[in-house]
Amino acid sequence: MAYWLVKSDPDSYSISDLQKDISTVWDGVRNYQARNNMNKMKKGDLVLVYHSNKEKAIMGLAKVIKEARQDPTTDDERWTAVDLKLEKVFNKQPDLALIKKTKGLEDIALIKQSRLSVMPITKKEYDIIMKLTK
DNA sequence: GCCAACGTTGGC
DNA sequence: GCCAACGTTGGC
Repeated sequence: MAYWLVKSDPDSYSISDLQKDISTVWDGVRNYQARNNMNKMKKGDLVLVYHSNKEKAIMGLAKVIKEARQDPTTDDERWTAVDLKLEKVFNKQPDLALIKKTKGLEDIALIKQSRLSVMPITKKEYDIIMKLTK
């Protein structure tokens, strides 16, 4: 199983929207690298959900329930979408400042490549992040 | 609200 | 195929 982190601007789609919807189509990705990562997602993979701009924190956890397919919001066949289902909203939501100073997370793509919106997370990094939410 | 970083586009 | 111009993202 693999681990991922997706970013969302809460003004366009937030974790509380996901909480309301229960599951959602993660569409609208228009970046090749992000799309390539999304195409590698497998059913059952765990996905951390990060809010950019406002909270700048990892808000919760979702699970891949449908693997990549044509993005329904465009006819352009270059783009794909996956389906995510909410697993949980964290009580403690580690923010960017905390992530930056946490040992073991200094190489995370979230920091290294601030504009990438779908990125892989190692098991090690995932475990460290999960510890921060407790 | 500003601006740096970075991806994309298009002219040559 | 290079690179300047432009648009967007996202942290501050």
